[in-house]
Amino acid sequence: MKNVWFKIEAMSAMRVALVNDYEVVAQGFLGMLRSYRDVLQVVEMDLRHNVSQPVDVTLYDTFAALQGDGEDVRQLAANPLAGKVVVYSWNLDPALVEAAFANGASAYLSKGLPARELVAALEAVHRGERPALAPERGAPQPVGGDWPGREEGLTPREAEVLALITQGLGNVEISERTHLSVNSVKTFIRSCYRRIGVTNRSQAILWGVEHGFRPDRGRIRLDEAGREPA
Amino acid sequence: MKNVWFKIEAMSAMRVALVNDYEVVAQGFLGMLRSYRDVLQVVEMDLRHNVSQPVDVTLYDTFAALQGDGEDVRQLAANPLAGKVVVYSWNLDPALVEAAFANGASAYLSKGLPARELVAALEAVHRGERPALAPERGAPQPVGGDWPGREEGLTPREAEVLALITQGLGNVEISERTHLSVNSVKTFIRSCYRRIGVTNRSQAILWGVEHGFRPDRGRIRLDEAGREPA
DNA sequence: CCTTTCTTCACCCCAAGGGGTGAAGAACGT
DNA sequence: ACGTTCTTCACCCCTTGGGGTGAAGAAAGG
Repeated sequence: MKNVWFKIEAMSAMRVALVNDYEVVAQGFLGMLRSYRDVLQVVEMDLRHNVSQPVDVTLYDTFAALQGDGEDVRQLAANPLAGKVVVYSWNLDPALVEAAFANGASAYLSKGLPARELVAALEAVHRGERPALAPERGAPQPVGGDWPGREEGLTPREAEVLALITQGLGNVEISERTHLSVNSVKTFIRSCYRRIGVTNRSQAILWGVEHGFRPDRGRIRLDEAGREPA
Repeated sequence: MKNVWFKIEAMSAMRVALVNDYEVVAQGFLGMLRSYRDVLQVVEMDLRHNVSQPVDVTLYDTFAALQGDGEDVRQLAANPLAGKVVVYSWNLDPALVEAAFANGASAYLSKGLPARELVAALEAVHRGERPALAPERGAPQPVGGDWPGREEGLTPREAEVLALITQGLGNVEISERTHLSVNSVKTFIRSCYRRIGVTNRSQAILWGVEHGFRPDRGRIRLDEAGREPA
């Protein structure tokens, strides 16, 4: 019933690429949209690569990555294959949002959106609209999706800070990358270390290396059924 | 001619195991003794494992490992399969040598020994003697052998300190492990960082992870020709 | 409403790390 | 003998990291 409705409304499924350096994040996104394959087809997930085939929308997930104002989004926006570039973040600072638009992004979506609203927003983007940003109060809580360390009990922010530690960034660098105060970064480091049972950075890095916190590399292409080829 | 002489003198080749956590080190040892296969047969190299088959002599290389006074040598000495335990180190501090003997080691050999003298010393050990330690002045320069980072230009000590950094140890811990002053450790860290082009520990750890400085794991058994089975 | 969790931030204080300088001895090569 | 490299150590000074305490707001659940 629902499938039929969407089929009438859309001539063909929108083609989407997801860009983020952590396969867990990419796979989590894929899982979240599993029910929407008739309207939205994730055809590619890029890990440290730019988009390689024509898509309608590229979703750039900022987890442990440069924000919307950085080089990555600029390059995506300049890539004719990438279609509309959407920054997908839980950092909703208006200044950052504006900077992302100035950097070539077509939309900026909160990671707090439930899947249904996310899909609707992506469709609006595809139609050339600029959907609202909601939720707008407080920091969004991720709905669906996945991140490294989730099974070990890390919160999204703890995971992101640990991922950046595992990339070798110092506290001030992480502060700049995430647009958080260095005090906030230290707080996340403290809670993260307690959670994973380490007491210094060296141990944290080694823990991260062994638990999927190193950026992955590669490109995952999906077939029409949303599966990775054998 | 030489082979015949040794064959008359020794009823069969002495069986030797090498214990160290870095495969490069183990392989370097093997290469150094390649010419002495008729008198000395390296039958096993153990990476983070105790000896698994009966050997006459176990050579414990202290590179980035506990010294002769530590738990590893104690366990080897207690292992009936290990035969005579020989500590093979470039740290010739008399107190440490004594402690190694008290810990169950049968001999303590300098890594500065050329291959020929090393083999002769091992034979003496096998016969029940306790060979002299030479060279006795200064720190021995390694003759033959191999260590991680050698191709990148790291000195043996720089490599050892980096290996311990990559294991997550702090400066004071490394100082204790190596029996060096913490000032010496800092000096090696400085020179090492300059050599590999990093400026902080995080980068050093990641460099180490990517360049073979993480302890390896496994056991390599060699056949009579000194080759690893296919 | 209260509790819990997550997020964000400030401030205090101390430990650990890192860059610099200098010194000395041993070994090796010219 | 001199120069170079490796090793070992000391000391100075500053930066970075980490543990603690406290505060506040938002969201979710009972």
